Amino acid sequence: MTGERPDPGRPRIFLESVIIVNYQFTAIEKKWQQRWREEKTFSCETGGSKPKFYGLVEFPYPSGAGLHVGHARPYTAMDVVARKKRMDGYNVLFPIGFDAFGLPTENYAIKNHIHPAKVTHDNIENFSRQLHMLGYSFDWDRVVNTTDPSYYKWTQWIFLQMYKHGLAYKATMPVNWCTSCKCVLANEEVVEGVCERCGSPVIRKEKSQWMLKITAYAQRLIDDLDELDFIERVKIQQRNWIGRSTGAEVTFKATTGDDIVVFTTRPDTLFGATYMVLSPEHALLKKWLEAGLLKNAGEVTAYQAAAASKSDLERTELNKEKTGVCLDGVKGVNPVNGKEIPIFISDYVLASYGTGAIMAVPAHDDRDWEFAKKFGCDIVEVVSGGEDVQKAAFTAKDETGILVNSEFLNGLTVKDAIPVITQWLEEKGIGKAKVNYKLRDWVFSRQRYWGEPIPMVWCDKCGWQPLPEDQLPLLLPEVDSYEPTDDGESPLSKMTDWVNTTCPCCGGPARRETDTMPQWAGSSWYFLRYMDPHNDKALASKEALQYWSPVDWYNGGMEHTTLHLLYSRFWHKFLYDIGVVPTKEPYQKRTSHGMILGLNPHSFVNLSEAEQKELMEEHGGEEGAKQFLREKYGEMADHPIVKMSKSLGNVVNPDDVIREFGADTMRVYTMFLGDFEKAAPWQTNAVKGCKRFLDRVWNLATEQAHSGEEYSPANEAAVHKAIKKVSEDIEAMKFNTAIAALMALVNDFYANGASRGDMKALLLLLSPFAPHICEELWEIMGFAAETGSMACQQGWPEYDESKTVAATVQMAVQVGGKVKANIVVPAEASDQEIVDAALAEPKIVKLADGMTLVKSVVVKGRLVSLIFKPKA
RNA sequence: GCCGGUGUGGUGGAAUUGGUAGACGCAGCGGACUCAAAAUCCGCCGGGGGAAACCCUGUGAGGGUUCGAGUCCCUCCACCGGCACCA
Repeated sequence: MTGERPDPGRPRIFLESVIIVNYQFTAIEKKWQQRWREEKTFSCETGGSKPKFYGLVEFPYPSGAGLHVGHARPYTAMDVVARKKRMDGYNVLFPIGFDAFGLPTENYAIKNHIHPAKVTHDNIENFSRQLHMLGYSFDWDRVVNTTDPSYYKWTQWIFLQMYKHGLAYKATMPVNWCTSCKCVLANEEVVEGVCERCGSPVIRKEKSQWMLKITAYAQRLIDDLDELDFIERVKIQQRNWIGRSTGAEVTFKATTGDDIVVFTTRPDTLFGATYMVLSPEHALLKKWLEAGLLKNAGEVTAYQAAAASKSDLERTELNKEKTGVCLDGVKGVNPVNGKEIPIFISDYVLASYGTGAIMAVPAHDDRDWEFAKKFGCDIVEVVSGGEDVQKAAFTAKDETGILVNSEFLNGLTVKDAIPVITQWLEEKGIGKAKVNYKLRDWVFSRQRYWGEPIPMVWCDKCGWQPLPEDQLPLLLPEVDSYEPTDDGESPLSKMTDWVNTTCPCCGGPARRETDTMPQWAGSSWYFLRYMDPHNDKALASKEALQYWSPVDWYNGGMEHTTLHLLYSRFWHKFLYDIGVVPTKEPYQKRTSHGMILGLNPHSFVNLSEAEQKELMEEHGGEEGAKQFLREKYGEMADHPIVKMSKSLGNVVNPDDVIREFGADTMRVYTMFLGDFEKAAPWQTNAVKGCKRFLDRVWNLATEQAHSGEEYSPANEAAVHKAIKKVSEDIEAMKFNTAIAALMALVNDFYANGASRGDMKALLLLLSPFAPHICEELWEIMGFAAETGSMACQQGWPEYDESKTVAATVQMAVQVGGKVKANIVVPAEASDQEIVDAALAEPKIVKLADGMTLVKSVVVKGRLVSLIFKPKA
């Protein structure tokens, strides 16, 4: 093999007398990408005798910035999995598409006066180019695009089914309003009081909105998690977000005769309820104010107004100091003891949770305690076992607390008292057991242009009417301006030709809904469309849904746990209920990748040695240099690893990496840079280590002679071990150690020489990670001609457990738990033989002088531990 | 405050789940090749002691269990992520 090579397209470069041997990755990668594309190597059919595997990655939002390394990590990982599954003999569906509706495109369109559809089209082109350049084995015949009318027809269809089943409804309520996007946001889209997307303040605004009743599925969304193979932190985060709590609803009477229903998780503390609190928005306040029952009406209305004007941010920021007003003229009555107690209004009670009213038990709730101290309310202990309740609330719910001052509950533990009091309340007809969730219904309309039109029509006579299904898709009309309006209406509202229509019910004049759907709509069911993307009769055929469901493995970002992942589980459950899809859950397995971070160029440790030296000289040592950087760049300078950002100039563009090192190197490095599940920094400096590795593979294959179709004796154990390691690591997403094992194998081959059989195994194991170079070498070494197919079409190599161990093994000998010597013994040696060999080792003989062996522990293949004691 | 996670060389990270800590890379140092550089190849590379064989020490801190602890238990510290007045 030395010297001659079959393909003249890969010349050696002669530079004076030195030979530079490098594989020409640009040409090779292009060649194979083209071939995979032309031969449709990775297209799959629905059905067949092979077992199916559906691997899914989150489809990208085609932004103008193009693909970034943050996409490459999960995509490469799932591509490795998909390629291996094919070699394992599965019929693999590994699709890609574009989640293309959304604000950034719309904003870009507004700024540059280009139609969002054009912007979307161009961005998708660019993304597709980049995805091809990385050699991903997507089925390009199944690409979906959420902005395509043939796609969003079905998004609208699902909405109509929800409407028909009472899960979509219009309601006027205070909603989150982003002051910059001029658009409402779902609760999930508000982060720390600001807009998740643009960071602008979010205020409350009364608006009529389409809502989806996700709360109807709250319990099932919790319960069904148990059967799924999701990583634990995803399950925990979803459970916390849904926020189930059990307790009781209790009806208190007001002195006006009105009922005030409160929700409590601690009905056992009812005897300690010494006051009540209503949220400032509570409906009874309006009634009492209008009836003139409140002597301090001015104070009450002023407080209500102040609470209403607060943004979410202010409300959370001000939560340290509690505020409130005591109602003058109306009191509540504690139903268990008939005592009259004061009623306050305070914004620490939320209108949107429970009943918007609470009974306050300051002795056993921190918030109530704090409020009671400030407003001088009574604090009555009803659970003993804590410290003095005048000094702090005692909130333990376990067995440490015993009920006191509570008549028939006295002497019970908290746990035992809850069912007793709940039953008592039910018998008296003043309360009942109740479950509450933090989850709210999903605010589903957006006052923007670039989204799916909501297929609803308003008729003054007939009310809201769904568009007949045969009129779908309801196309997004062309408009002159995509600018959102300041009055909070969608740009579509100005399109009178489009807005004015006839009522599907009575035929009279009617108006279309002008709000559009949120970005999360299209992504809530896209994985179903991949199963049958060109179907115009249904969102997908029954056969396709039956065959491919559920997604076997879905990898995506943690940031979608309480957004897309929860929404799509909800939609899927609904579709299951109406008989459209065959499974209760969309995804069997969910994993999550860590973020790719960047190095902070302003951090001392990331500077070159020369720069460090210079700074240390200028500023008097390391501490001085660090102090200087801190003053110049702020606290950030202390963090060597940070998020990639344009302002720091540490953003890595995949195009650049591919140009300089090739797609295979990019893929290998992306998988090698750290634990897949954890955040890890991109270190441009370290990329060349992976390039070197691939160069070594290339040189090994092309510069050395290989004979023998079997594994060579010197490498056999190493090859079997590597097959085992790489196979297991891919399944467990431990890609970094899989690559480390392949590097070690190549090092072995360099040391021992490699047979053709050895090389064949190496190329197959490496091919999911570095598919282009492996295909090329597969061809060069003649394997393609022998098998008549590509490396990616071969069976995955198998290993023999018994051959993963060498004939002899080295074992450590410990005395008193410390390693004192090493012995080499046959792999199948018995425990006794191992102990004998250890005792025969000269160093151990020396240590054992004058001692008796009292105990020995043998760990096969690892070590033998000996415990001696002095001879008596 | 609550929930989850992490802490290992100069650096990214390994460690068969209780079994020889630092695999595999990057950086660095030394050598070979070269007029030279790059590339490549070989070697060294936690700290301390020793001429060496070796010895001591070492996984955020402190205790414990064990023949044996990065891994398990208790206490504490630091950082990251999520939720946050949810009654």
